[in-house]
Amino acid sequence: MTSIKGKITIGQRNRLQYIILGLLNQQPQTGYDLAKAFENEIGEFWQAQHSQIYPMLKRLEAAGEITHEDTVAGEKLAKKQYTLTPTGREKLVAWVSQPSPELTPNKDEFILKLYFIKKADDPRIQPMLREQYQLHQAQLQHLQQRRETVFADRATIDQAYGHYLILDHAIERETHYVEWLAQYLKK
Amino acid sequence: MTSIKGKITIGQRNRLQYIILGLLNQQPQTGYDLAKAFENEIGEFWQAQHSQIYPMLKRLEAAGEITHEDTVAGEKLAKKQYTLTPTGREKLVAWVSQPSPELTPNKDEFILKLYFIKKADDPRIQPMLREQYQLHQAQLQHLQQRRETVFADRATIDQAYGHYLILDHAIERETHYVEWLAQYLKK
DNA sequence: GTACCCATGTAAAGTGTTACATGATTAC
DNA sequence: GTAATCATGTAACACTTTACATGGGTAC
Repeated sequence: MTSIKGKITIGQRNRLQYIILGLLNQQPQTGYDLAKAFENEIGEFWQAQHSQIYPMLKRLEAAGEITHEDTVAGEKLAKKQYTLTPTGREKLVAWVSQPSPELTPNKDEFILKLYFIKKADDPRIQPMLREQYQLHQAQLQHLQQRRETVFADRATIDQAYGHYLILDHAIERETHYVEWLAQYLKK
Repeated sequence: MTSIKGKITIGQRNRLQYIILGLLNQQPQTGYDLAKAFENEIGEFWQAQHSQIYPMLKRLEAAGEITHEDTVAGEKLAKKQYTLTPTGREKLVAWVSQPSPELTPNKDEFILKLYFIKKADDPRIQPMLREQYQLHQAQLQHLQQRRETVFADRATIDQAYGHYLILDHAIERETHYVEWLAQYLKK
């Protein structure tokens, strides 16, 4: 499965910073909030732990791309609410406007295991397919339910069109993954 | 897009070693050959550079899971042909037989950029979709051509069933990705 | 003879995960 | 009161990429 010109590459280009800028552009947030967003909103397409987020926030602030405001919740729980600066917003816009001419390898351990099984009648194949079927079926249902709740009001689609698109994309992807698995499960 | 139980994880489990064992199980090879395989055979699902492969081969050999034989091509070009030991084969089988109960986040920079565009009529959307359409269309054609050449003889399917499956999977994935893009390109 | 591929390796730097650490708030 | 969640941070380690480095073989 050669890439077109051997140019599949990820990492080493600090995409995390842009994603954080993008999330902060949607609304000022704390590092904790960002960590949640990486679990809930965009976990299908990128992940980052808080241990990666907090240092990055400091870097971005030192670079003048974001600022923070200290707030206190309740008696004395300290929070840092981060906001984009004009510089940060410029950088975000520049990133979004740049072409993305690279295919990303989708690391998939299950698929690789399949690759190493040679014979079509190997008894390990069916249980493996079943396991993945359950996994992806559950994920698909989860995503569908999410779309129903987040976009219950059709009017929100136009206000968060990108969000709608990527949720739709994720649902399509899982749908066809499940279909593909089902196709080979029958046999 | 929450994962089912916040359990999407990759890395830190040294999958590379298993993939190398799997590749060597198919046939004894050099590190150079392995690097090519990561570009051509399984590049859709995993990647590794030679700078990662050579040290890993040493580790695997030190662990007694592979051995090498020095050969010379031509006058004096040194090659190391690596082979699985019984221990290595056991470890490979154990890995393949283990469940793979985790969803992998498919990092996709383009999709993330979309996420940060809020309005459906943003003029950046259409050119972005067009760019991705061309990219994935080309990749799809490449994969289809690959299937035609590798599995021209239908009999090879049963001898390399896993290979057939993952190529089929990659083709399905690209097909639906292209369809998804086309759907939103029309509008 | 030169460009391109074969072949192997190391070094440096960046990215990402897991573990360590601490403390406040809320719901039961 | 206690468990779960909110909130922030650092340290150690593992993984990955890019760059540095060297030399042989083949086709033109």
